[in-house]
Amino acid sequence: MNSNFTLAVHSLTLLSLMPDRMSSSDAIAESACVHPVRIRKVLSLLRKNGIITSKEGTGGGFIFAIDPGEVNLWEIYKITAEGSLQPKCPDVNEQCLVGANMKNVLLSIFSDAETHLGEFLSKYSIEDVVANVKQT
Amino acid sequence: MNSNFTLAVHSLTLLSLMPDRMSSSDAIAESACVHPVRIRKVLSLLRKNGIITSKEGTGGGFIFAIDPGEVNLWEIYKITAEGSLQPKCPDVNEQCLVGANMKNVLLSIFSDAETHLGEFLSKYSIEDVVANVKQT
DNA sequence: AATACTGTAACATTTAAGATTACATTTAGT
DNA sequence: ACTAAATGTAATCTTAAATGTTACAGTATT
Repeated sequence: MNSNFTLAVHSLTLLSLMPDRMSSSDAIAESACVHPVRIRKVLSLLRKNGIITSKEGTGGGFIFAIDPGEVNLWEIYKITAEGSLQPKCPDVNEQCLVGANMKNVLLSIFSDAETHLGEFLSKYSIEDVVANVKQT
Repeated sequence: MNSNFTLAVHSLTLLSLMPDRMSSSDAIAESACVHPVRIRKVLSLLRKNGIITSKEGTGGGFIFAIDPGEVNLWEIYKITAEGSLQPKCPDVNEQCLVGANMKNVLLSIFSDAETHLGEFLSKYSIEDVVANVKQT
């Protein structure tokens, strides 16, 4: 899985610790040690999905649009990393019985597996993550 | 996930269709459309884990060491792709409460998730995959 | 001895991820 | 109205990971 998921969770965790003011991509980027543009890209996805809002201009930034307890890790996974459980199936020799069908068989199995993963990740909200981070 | 898992399953499926003679890396590579050296590398892992045996020299190649009904997808996943569910956690600013603990929190959650994935993938043997491939 | 394989290391190439630059746009403050 | 501080996004560059290729030593079969 690429790091967009981690970046999204990291950013949301920071935002939930700053519930009453906007955080800039620069500030978030500094905590996550990545380029601010990447933060803006990832948070742009979250914004389009209604999880956060953003404001341009002086004093602008990002802030939660809903209760952090209402957002779970599965939603974030779907937005930032869907399909990354799926194994890569390179092109194969279609002449061959195995080649011709392997992709479909694995796709079907891992599609089910991702559904299970979803049930598991749905149990963790951003609030839970915040609690865990604080507790350590 | 990289394609080693898919290549391993592909190869084992071919081998289970050829239970009474050895298959060469060249033959498998042709079906999977990859370089024979890659097949040898992946199958080398399976050999070290006792799933197949190999023989060098004329007439050599690869063959199942055990019953294809005894090998499940989780074992193959562990050998070829373990940890690939884990989201990437780039280095972070340790000065920051969130940065310092995010990695551990996510690691713990996804470690559990991988256990669940294991239970799911354990239900599918290579024999099941072969049956599915044939059926299509 | 010749041929056909595996095993593995070294190197080259390609692809994907991520960083950086650039700039248009928006907003707030003076 | 002007300036400064922010997002939005496209384009490009760089780096890292995946994959392909070559090379060759070792082994078994004929």
